[in-house]
Amino acid sequence: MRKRKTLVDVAAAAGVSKMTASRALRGDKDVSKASIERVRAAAREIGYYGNHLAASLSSSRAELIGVVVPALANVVFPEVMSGVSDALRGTGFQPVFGVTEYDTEKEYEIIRSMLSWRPAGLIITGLEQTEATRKLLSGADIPIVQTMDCDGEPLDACVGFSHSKAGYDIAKALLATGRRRIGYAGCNLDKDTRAAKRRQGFLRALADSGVPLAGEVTASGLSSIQSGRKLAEEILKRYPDLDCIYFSNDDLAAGGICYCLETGMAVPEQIALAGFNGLDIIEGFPGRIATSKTARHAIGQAAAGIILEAVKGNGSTGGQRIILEPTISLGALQKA
Amino acid sequence: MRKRKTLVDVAAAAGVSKMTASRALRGDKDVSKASIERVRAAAREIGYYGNHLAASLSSSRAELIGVVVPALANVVFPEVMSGVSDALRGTGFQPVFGVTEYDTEKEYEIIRSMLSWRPAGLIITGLEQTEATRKLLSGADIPIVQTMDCDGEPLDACVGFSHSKAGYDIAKALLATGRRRIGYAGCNLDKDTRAAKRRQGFLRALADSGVPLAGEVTASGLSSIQSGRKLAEEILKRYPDLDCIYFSNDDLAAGGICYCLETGMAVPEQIALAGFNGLDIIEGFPGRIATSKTARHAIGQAAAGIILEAVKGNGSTGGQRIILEPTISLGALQKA
DNA sequence: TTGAAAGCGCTAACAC
DNA sequence: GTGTTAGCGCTTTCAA
Repeated sequence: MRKRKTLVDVAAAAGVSKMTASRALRGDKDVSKASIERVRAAAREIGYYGNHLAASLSSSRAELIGVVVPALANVVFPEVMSGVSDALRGTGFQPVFGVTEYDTEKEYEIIRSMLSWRPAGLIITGLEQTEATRKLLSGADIPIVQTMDCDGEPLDACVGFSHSKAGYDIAKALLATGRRRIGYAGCNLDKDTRAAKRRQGFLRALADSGVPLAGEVTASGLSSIQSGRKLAEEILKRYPDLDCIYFSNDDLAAGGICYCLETGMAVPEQIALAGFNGLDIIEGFPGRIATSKTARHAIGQAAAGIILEAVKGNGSTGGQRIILEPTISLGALQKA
Repeated sequence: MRKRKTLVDVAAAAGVSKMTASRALRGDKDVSKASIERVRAAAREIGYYGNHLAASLSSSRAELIGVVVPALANVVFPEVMSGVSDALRGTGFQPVFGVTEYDTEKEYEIIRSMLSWRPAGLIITGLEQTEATRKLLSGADIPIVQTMDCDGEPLDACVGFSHSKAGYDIAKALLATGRRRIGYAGCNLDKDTRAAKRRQGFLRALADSGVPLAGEVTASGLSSIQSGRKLAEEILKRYPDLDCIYFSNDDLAAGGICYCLETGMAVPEQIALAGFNGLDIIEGFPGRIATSKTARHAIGQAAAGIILEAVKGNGSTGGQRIILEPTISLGALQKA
């Protein structure tokens, strides 16, 4: 096909200089109305759509924002991305994404690769990065927002909540309903540091209350409804007297309730189930599963907002920390 | 912070010219082993990580691949993205994403904005774009893959399957189990053209078999488990004699089964439910919901593969069409 | 095998 | 208000 249109083509078509065309297209002030109109018209006519590469190189700032998540299979992260995408809409910034698969080495490579696009900012998941990654990030000199977690020292800004506290709080809430034979079922705890933090908080609350953990099963690999079923089956076979199970998240809890209902157990009367996140799937079983509702979309929006603000301001996030605490939903558990 | 490292810094540190450094870093042949090692070492030492912006501008091809999806709230699309991300891992290409919210005007703007990053290729969802968008795309002169659908004329390459056929086939399968009082419940049919195509195929199969549609309810807005509950409630109140409901997707079907189980209906003995996609959530109710399992991850992988192939080859996808047909899973329905 | 020169398409900074 | 001059940091081309 014919050569791609450049600013020079627009300028020629509009009968002005390249520079005036550039200014008119970007909405710079100090351009006459007449020029603006002619340039815009010319651009539209010849089907010009700019070259961010050249613009970014020239102005040494790209309107690209990197978003790094551990996985896309867990709906939580697409929801964060969705929040980012919403906040970025209409700003001219474009999100670039990378998936680490909960692997810190991959995370390093992805971040490194993203940085070479000279993004305006980076949104990454969690507070735990390798030393090399932290060095890379702090040398990048762009706003960084760590999301989902605030149990630790952020590199720059962060938006999230304390998973440790979330685990602690739900344990206390479950204890307050009278449950005493409480088990724990979790997945991917070696890699998912946030799930591990919730577990820690959960166990601490039990200990604080003098209630021993009545049983525990864990598995490796990503959480899913199927793994939840399996873990529920396993824990209930090994510890049949449980009156409550805390799952590391809602996917597992959903699998758990399916198993329990199928085997004729009354949920939550006979066995209380609790998960984490407040996913849509929980609404399929209204009131039956306790959970901590997290604000994933809002976290994504807030993270993008911080970057936007920094970019438009002095380039610094000011080390902002936004805490969006989950809200506990006990549903029918509290009456039982 | 100190000025960012450039190729000149690396060259200086390695005692070679900028050009040799560039070649060494990119693994060009015709560079001496000695130079390669010195340059690599120098780069590592000073913490150099390149500038894709400059490289892309200079070589007029960016290692960026645009991925445009209608929504992130529907797990199907993150799964496609996940497939893309997997296929791109280690190739140096980075995915950029955009969300259209099923809005063709937004789609146009997003694609336009993406094109100005001069991506190596574009992966977009579906076959229905506005005339303006199609013009934009065909003028872009890069490989384009349309995903998820193949009912229509692709712009370039496409990876997907016929939704119309998928709807037709599941209807035939349900009819074969003996169901005759079949209802349809759907969401977002005005915007989700693929769901609408499935419905069309479904209705056509019923008509072909001389079985009238026994009832229909629809709603606007994105599908979710909650909307599935509501639709199930509505359709069963209006048409209590149904022996089967086909939902526009699995999210709705999952909401439907929750409603049915809660109200004490036997699934699938009393009422058969069918969805679409084969989501993980269906596994929570093993065998109880019929569905067509779609290969989202594989579709994403294949789409990215086509682009990669085209970029490494002559720049053309050759108008490839990859059909990944869904497989029907009837579970316990077939025995009922 | 290496290097020097010439851009890629745009914008910042300064004239006019 | 508009144009001119220099780059941004790399790669392509061509010469050595």
